[in-house]
Amino acid sequence: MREVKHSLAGACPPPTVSDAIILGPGLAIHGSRMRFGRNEEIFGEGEAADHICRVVSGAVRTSRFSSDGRRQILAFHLPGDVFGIEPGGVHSLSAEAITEAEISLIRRSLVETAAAQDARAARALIELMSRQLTSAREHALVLGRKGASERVAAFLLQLADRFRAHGEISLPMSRSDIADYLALTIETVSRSFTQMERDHTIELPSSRRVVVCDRSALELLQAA
Amino acid sequence: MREVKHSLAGACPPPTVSDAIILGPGLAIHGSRMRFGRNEEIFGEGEAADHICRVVSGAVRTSRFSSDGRRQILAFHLPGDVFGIEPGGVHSLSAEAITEAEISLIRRSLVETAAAQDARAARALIELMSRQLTSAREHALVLGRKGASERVAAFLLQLADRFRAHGEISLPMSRSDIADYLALTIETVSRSFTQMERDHTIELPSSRRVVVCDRSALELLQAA
DNA sequence: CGCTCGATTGAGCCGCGTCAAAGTGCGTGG
DNA sequence: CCACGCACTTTGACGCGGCTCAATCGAGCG
Repeated sequence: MREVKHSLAGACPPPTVSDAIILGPGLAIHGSRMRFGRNEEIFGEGEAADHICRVVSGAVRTSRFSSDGRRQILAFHLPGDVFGIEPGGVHSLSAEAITEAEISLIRRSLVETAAAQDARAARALIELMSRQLTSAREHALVLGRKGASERVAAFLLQLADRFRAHGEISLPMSRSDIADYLALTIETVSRSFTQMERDHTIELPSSRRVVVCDRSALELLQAA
Repeated sequence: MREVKHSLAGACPPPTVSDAIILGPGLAIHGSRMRFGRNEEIFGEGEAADHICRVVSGAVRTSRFSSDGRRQILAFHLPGDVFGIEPGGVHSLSAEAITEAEISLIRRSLVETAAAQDARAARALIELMSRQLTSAREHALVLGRKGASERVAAFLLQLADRFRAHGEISLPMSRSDIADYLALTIETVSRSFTQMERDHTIELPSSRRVVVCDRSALELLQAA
């Protein structure tokens, strides 16, 4: 729909989004690139949010903990995705690297002055948040209204679209991450995978690699 | 935190938010006020979103339908709340009046030009969306990580805070609305209410009126 | 080769959904 | 004013899907 969208939403991991640019057509803000190791925290709930983050390579999860300590993963972020926008200045969720990851960190103050001075930058920010809002709502719909295998199917379809991978998807996240994203247990996720494999809907060359054999079956399953 | 916030987030229904103003400190956009009857559709999924809406009086629900036809209510909107912001121009959810409601409709184009010309307006929009994003995430956490009675407790606390009603809350929505918001059945919602009444946590003078007797018990229950 | 961590598989249980039947409040018309 | 009807709510009995607990399997790595 718009130049920004391509570089932010649809992204293909293997040829890593190599640039550290964030907003608008003419207008680019460079951030400082940082590396994070597996499971390393990028920021935590309650911390000051003076940076906005963009995935350059690798994968990131953002999560919150319920009062009884259970983790809910709210989103996975792949190369090109932006996360950690907090106009209030305090992070309301935490972010960790799932795999070794390169993150470009842009000072919030820079983004804010850019948004204040350039209408296109403000517009880009608004669209970014709008997209996050849409996927948060979709997520709520999945958690509220779908059964276990439907959730897993929805997850796989979503991932297949984001990696524009023909055929094989290599999952950056563990079963535990998937379970905490879909609000299931690892056992249930595992059983759903196995069942789909039995039905020849997917193949599992290894636990982290998924081949979608029958996309329409997945779509049917997702609807349920 | 900011003048806008007070008029948009915390609102007290009885003295209805009588104004049709929307953004910023100096900057106000007037909308045309419209009345909607019980269960009347304000806008539907897929329709063109050329207006942004603000509740003047009454209550509104926004919802989406899962592919198998089950409804998920994403949010309730009370006087002062803004809903229906869609930068993409198409509504990704539908909105209906829960009770007789007055809604002020502001042309999207006006808001967009305001946001393009005035940085404060853009900022206000961004904060509005940020707040919606935060509550969508909170909702996902509740749906993903809480049991039935914990969900109901969370719902009651949330509502008690939004109506700054001392003691009694009068629910604008039916059990069916509550169930579709919390992703439960009406039976389970009803049972949770009854159980809380037995525990002297709440009282139910009528099915639409709730008195919170023991707030800390609710908070404890919510955490679970 | 063996250790460790993640994934899979199985058995049993429990919370919530489903189905069914009263019960309650409110508006309408006699 | 009361009788009736309808929509909503409550309550009960029962079944099932997904969680829990536990054992086994498999892959990466020292």
